Amino acid sequence: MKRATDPDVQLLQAAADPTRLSILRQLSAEGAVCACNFTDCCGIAQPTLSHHLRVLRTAGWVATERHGTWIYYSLRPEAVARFRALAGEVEARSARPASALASS
Amino acid sequence: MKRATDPDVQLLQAAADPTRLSILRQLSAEGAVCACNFTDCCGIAQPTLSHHLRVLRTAGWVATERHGTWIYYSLRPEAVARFRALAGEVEARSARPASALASS
DNA sequence: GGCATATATAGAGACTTGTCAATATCGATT
DNA sequence: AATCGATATTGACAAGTCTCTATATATGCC
Repeated sequence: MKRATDPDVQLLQAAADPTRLSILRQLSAEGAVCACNFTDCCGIAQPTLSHHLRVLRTAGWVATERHGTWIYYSLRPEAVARFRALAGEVEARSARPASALASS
Repeated sequence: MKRATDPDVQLLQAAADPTRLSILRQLSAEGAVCACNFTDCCGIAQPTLSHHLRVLRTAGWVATERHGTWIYYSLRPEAVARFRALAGEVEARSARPASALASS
């Protein structure tokens, strides 16, 4: 898949993986989560988890805060808002029924 | 990237490409679009466009309607609603400030 | 500094994906 | 049936992505 420059696409690409969506959902549910506590997506090796977290960081989905050896991840509100706006954008203008076809 | 079974992930994966997001945006703006009229994403070969359209079909984003030799594509409302719900889900539960950290 | 724990990075392998040229299929017209 | 235009499919290629083992880096404690 091509690396995108559009921030919207970057957000989507980062979320478009089962493991990473699971991470996002856990963050949404719990607020801030220590890297050691990502359990919903477990069954993967630590480096794999670390890699996924990096993808999310790079795309701007998450912010990190280190407490000693522990690193806490949380959702960046700007990213969430952007994602929300994107979905709204696709929805808002697609309110037209597909039967608008008939007039063409 | 791993092939996902979760419908949410499938929607995201299909949208997570610059060309395909452009297509979705055009469909959102115009309702139903003939395959021959996808212009926002042009600069790509016809087979590439066709491939992208297939990805969107397979993921459930679009419905098709043939009129003679022409095929019209439109957004499936169910997909749009699902996408919207997904964004709402991530947002709704992430309303907590990251400063909730302090209590841990 | 040595040691332990947490987590990131490097490298390799298997698999997936975007791209295009060539070709096949579909529907309409003659 | 032949021909044409629209569009899907096939096949090959290059690049990207997920996964894991091994290792490096960061922090804290003694």
